[in-house]
Amino acid sequence: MTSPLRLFNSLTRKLETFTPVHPGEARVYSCGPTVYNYPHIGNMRAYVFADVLGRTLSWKGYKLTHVINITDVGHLTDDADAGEDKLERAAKERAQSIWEIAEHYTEAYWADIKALNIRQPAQWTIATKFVPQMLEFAQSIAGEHCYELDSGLYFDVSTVADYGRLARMPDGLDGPLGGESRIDSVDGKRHPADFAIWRKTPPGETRQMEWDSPWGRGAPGWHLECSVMSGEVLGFPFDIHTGGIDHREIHHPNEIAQNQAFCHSDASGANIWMHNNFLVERSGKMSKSSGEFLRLQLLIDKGYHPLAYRLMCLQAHYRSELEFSWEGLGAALTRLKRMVMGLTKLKAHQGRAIQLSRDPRLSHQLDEFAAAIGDDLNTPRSLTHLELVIEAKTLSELPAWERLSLIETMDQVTGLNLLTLTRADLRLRPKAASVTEADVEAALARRNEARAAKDFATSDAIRDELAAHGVEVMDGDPLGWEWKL
RNA sequence: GGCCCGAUGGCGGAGUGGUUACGUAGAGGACUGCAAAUCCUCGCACGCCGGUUCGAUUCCGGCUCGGGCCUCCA
Repeated sequence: MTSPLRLFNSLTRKLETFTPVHPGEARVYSCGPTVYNYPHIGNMRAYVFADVLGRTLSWKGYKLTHVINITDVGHLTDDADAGEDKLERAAKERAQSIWEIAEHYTEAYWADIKALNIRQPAQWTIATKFVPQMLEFAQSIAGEHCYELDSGLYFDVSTVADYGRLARMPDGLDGPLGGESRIDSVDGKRHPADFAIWRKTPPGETRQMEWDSPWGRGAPGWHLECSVMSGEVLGFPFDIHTGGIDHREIHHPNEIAQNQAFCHSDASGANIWMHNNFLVERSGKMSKSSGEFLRLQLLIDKGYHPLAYRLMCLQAHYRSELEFSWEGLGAALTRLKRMVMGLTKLKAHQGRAIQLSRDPRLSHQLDEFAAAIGDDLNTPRSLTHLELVIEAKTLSELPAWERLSLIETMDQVTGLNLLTLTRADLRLRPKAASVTEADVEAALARRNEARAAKDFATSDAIRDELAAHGVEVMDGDPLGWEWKL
């Protein structure tokens, strides 16, 4: 664990050795969900990634302060920086208050976080609880960096150095964003890239979520939230800011511009900006608006353990796109199952921990594991070493407890819960299943009687019947049977 | 229109200037009344065309194809 931690910084597009702002500490801010709908599994990849980052920092011995925000102030639904916001619309459609909507989806998100064994951050920052701080922040930059229009207060991106450098906007304001954009612009904006700091409620309208401000009643612009919450809780500059790769182009450049204005500095506010790539599906981009969208509960309802999804994420590097398919998820579940079975065998021979010497072959696997993780969180590579410790024949003579303790150490990073997970835990009843576990056990008991009597016609008939209900009989397996997925 | 990224075996996915992970699927074997599960063993790939090089999947250029972003999005 002495190997260095190198992370890819989107700002420089290079690998950089992690050097904390405050010695011995790591302060991380992760852009969280907008809670106007259920998160889909693509969304959750970002938090699995942030979790692995956090676990790695803890593992390396840094005192971690991780913050994830909950955006419960709606974002906009249309092109311009005006119009209805998503939360308001969802509330209208479901005839509930906007606060109820936000609470419901926040709870759903937290349930997914828990199911994926994502550690609780030091703080969940709820956007609506930071409105006074947002107003303070906005006032402090308004004079020098903003201008007011009928629709709100806007940030003038030409007032800060190197606007858009995170996104690699080619020529700054003279580039496409400055000239030939497809996007309809709000009338009066000085530059197309200018963005709202405060959105005024249109005259004659009333919204469920609105606050008084020096620029009239309204709501904060969504870029403002993250600048305020990250700075407020972690202090500028903090170490790492994470988010989905889509944020690299607009949201984070805007956040950086605000941070620069607020700090009277050209620095971005965070030393390292990290972006995870998308989970993609062949049929197109995962969308919250197209049909039955893939959320974690759907995987669970189909009988896949949520940690199989976590393993699927870990099998790819966070900066690579990951292709989602049910086959791929099934492959991850099988892999997880075999790991757990291997560990069950080790536990059976665990014995007592006698001494703390570590065999060089095990140390080597740990070094390789740490090197992979230290190499910009290369989880796919790290998994191969974790697996070797579980099942390599060359290590079979080593004491089981020693191997188990090493797995425990490694799993602090991977977070697969390998030491407590059992084979039976991984057998989830699909929602569509037409029989219960008790039914299955009863049928198996009858079948075993028939087998004992060598009445194979009857025993095979029972097996066929179970197969028709999606149950696979496995005589040579301690678990006895499994749901077919 | 602009910017960016990718192309590895059936699928997923690492990595490397020369011996190319790993998972899963598949094949063979063990086990089994049979099957499944499990275990053992084994195939199978680096988009196309040039260039650099003793040697390129890996570096450079071009091409083709695919994707992302430019509007809310992880």
